[in-house]
Amino acid sequence: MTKNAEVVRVLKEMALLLQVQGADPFKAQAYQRGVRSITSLGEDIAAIAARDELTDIPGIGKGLAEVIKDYLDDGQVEKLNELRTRVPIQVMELDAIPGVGPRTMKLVYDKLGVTDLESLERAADEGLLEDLPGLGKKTQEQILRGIAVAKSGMGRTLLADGLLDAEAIVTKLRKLEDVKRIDITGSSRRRRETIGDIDILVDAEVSGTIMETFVGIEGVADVLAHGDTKSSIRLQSNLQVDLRVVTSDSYGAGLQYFTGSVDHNVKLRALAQKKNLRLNEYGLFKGEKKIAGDDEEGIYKTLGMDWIPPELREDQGEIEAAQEGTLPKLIEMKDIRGDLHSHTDQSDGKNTIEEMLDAAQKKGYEYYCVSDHTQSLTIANGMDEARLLKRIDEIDDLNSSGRWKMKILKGAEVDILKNGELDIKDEVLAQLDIVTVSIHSRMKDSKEMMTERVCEALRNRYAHILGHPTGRLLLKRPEFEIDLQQVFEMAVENNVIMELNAHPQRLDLNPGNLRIAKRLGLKVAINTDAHWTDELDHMRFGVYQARRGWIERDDVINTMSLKSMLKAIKK
DNA sequence: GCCGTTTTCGGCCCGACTGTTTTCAGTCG
Repeated sequence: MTKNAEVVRVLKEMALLLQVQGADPFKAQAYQRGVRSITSLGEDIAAIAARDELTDIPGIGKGLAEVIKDYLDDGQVEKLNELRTRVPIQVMELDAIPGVGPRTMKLVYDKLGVTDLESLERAADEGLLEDLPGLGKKTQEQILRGIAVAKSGMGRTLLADGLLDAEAIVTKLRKLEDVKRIDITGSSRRRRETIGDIDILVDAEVSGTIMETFVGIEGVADVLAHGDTKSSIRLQSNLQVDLRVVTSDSYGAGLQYFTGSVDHNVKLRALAQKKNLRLNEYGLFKGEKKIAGDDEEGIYKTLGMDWIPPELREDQGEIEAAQEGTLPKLIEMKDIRGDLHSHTDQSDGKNTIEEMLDAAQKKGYEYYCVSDHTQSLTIANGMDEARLLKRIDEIDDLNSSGRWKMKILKGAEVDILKNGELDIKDEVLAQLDIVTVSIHSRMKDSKEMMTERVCEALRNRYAHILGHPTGRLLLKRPEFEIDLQQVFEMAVENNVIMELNAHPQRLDLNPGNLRIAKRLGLKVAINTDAHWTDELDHMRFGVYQARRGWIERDDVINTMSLKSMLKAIKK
């Protein structure tokens, strides 16, 4: 596991404590900027610190680098301890309560001695908040509801789950007469792996009916705001959904603005200012005159750059690239010609091989690889050599049956053992078209052991693809400790392809690592790892993630023709 | 605290909604 999450926590707490103490708001903002920057880093911050390159990270200067180094040294940050001593408030705990910010924290601390969620709840229950200056009965109720939300521990949602809700709401609203255009914006449009809320933008002249429909939609637990241009609801799943309405001539500006990211927008605004322009959600203005805003392209063009795909809008160099005209031509769904990692009921999949092939054929694929687990993964009924040889014969028969137009490839997801050996003999591996090697055990091995284990596996002359390279499960299990830089270099040496596992809970590799892999010249395979037919649909999440990693068609082997692809994986 | 095609000092995105307010503060994105 990287230290990133811990460092983020430290900086976030410092930002909050600074705000509570009424420090220079721009100073607190700088800490928050650092938080966002490290959140979207993708590389282990400890590795960057070891190279002494912390200040190369956007938003990290001398001061924040010191804090990060202090923390990495011994887990202690002198500055943080001082801040905590000055105001002993559990700011992280209170910050999880929607509607409670630094000013409120300070107020209830000064007046009531409230320091944490529990004492705040007690004070609210006793009705002590409504008499405080600036608060009232409604705010007290709102805080109590917020406490309930914080207690339920609802943080972020997988993109795939959030999109399901978002697309359902969009479908419903689209039917309304007043709705001219409607789009999902925010982090969902940028295809972040996980999302904190859903943002939807509507093009309409009048908003009354739209807002009424929205706040009354099925599954609403709470209406947080209900205005003319903005409404906010919380679904029973605890996911918050924001709806904004703008008119046609501002729709592009709204799309741009609400898609974010914050850092991307801040930089665009600064650029606009330098050109004596003003950018907001209604348009790009020169004085009072709107000079762009009905579409996104016009805004970027007027600011002197190419249109930037939403997946890149993280202030990670995309604005500079757009100015120079050097943005990558990102991979698209239509470029995908096959899926190289899938399971059947022979191991832990739910469908038969025929059912999987039928479903894959419907995707229009030119080739499809069946790659069940191998013997040491007993819990998944992994195959031994004998079963694998039988499977090889079976696929030969299926290929010659003529029932499927696509080429069925013989594969396996072979387990990497403790010592880095594979759990299937070379003589059998030699008969497979594609061998994916994966870690499924001993995920708590030390970084050194894990790195050597994987590197050893990559040295095997039959290892073609490294499956889900970090083993993470989003919102559930952190990546295991591994020196990916070393692994990547070993992969280059041995011509091993890196998998981008498209499962919404894996999306492994992450964008930062994809960019590093690309820089080293590694190729990527975007695979669904489907365990039943529906999961073949996950390919789109893999493509989204690839785009976030600046990946182009030619970086991906399963965009190639069968012949080129097989040639590309050859060792 | 960060940052630089007006810069190493002096700026730092800005608008919507709510609630508690008689004109605005706090929160949010």
